[in-house]
Amino acid sequence: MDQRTATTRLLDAAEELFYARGVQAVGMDEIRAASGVSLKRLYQCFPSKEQLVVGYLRRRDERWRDSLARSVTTRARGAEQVLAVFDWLHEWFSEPGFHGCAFLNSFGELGATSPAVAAAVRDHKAEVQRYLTTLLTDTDEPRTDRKASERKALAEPKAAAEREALAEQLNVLAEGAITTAAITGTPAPARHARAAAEALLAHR
Amino acid sequence: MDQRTATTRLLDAAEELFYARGVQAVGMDEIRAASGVSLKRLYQCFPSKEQLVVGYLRRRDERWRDSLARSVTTRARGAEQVLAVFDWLHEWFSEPGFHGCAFLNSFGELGATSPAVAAAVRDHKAEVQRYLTTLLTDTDEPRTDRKASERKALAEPKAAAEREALAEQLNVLAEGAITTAAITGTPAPARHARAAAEALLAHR
DNA sequence: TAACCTAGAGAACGCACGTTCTCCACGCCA
DNA sequence: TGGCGTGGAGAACGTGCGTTCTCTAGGTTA
Repeated sequence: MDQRTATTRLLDAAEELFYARGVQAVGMDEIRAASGVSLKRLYQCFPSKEQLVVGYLRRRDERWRDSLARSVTTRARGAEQVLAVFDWLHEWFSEPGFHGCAFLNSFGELGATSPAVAAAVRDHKAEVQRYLTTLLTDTDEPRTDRKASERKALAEPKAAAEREALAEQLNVLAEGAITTAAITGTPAPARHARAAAEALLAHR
Repeated sequence: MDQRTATTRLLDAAEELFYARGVQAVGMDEIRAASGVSLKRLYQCFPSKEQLVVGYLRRRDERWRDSLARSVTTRARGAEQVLAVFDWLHEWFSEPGFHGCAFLNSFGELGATSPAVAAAVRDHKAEVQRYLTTLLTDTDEPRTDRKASERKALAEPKAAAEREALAEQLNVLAEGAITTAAITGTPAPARHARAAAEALLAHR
């Protein structure tokens, strides 16, 4: 088996096991068994468990945000897109294997001891925040491309600051919905967060 | 040293160490050293590490909610009380030793493997939710005692349901503020959540 | 005073797990 | 065909840690 497919299989196994049961509860030997990759190759691809965890988080970040963005753009236009984020969250919470935010879980497990993991989590959350800001910008300028939006934002610093503030509030709502759903085990927090977002958008 | 003071010292040491560095990163021997309690006595008070963790969470729950309630009632009256929750959060986030929500951290570490820990976390979150609902009820009926409020709530099921929905939204905001503050390391999410809460209260 | 119970200190045990090492089989090149 | 390098399987190693055991000292009671 070559290095490329080994890496893919390892990340697949890592994602499935780490997300379902937690990082510390899964040993490297179990990753090996689930992936079908030899231990020697495993340590060639990822010289330590920490690096495997970081790899798992980085790839999950890409896929997670891809899935969100795809769902939002195909499902809604304009101001509705922000609300579509919470609809997507509700679907995610309703999936059988939902176990909360992989990044928060990993942060709770390793954030205090592993700076690399903490950085991966921070990066993910920053990207989500950026995405929400983008959605609001596109909402305000539905007919312009990204470049034009940024020019406009520069020209109107006050509006940009307000968008940024709103994006922060939406981010807090999304974050809270994820953790509350994880702990209570129900998808309802997505609905509550959506209702709150709706109110914030309506009355800003 | 008698059992009572031993238990207190153990919980003190456990809270300090577990909260600062995580449960898994702290060994029982370190708890023993920090508390000055012998290992034998430790296992008399808490027959397993899991039970020590649960004890730590239960006592922290009491203290945390006491501190919140005390701050809210001394600082504000009526509708302002809900916003005072977020002011208290901001102060908490600004403390030097802030490391996020002890319950979420423990849930991320042990929730998947320890039902007892998961239950303690769920109980804490449910209590907070209840507290927020209480605040909203007292807000609407500032001059009546609890019993009267409940009678009123029964008589007006629609209003009670709306209060409950609002409480859920506030809960999501608080939860999101805590996790975002923990990951970004800044107290700003408390301000964002407060602004959102203000908007929700104003336009309901 | 002598037997006995308790408590503390710390060694010891067992296990899990991250990481490395050893051995062997298989394919490639002279 | 015969050496040789690569890769896989799994044993082995070291360590950390939850838990238990042992030994000793001191206090209490008959």
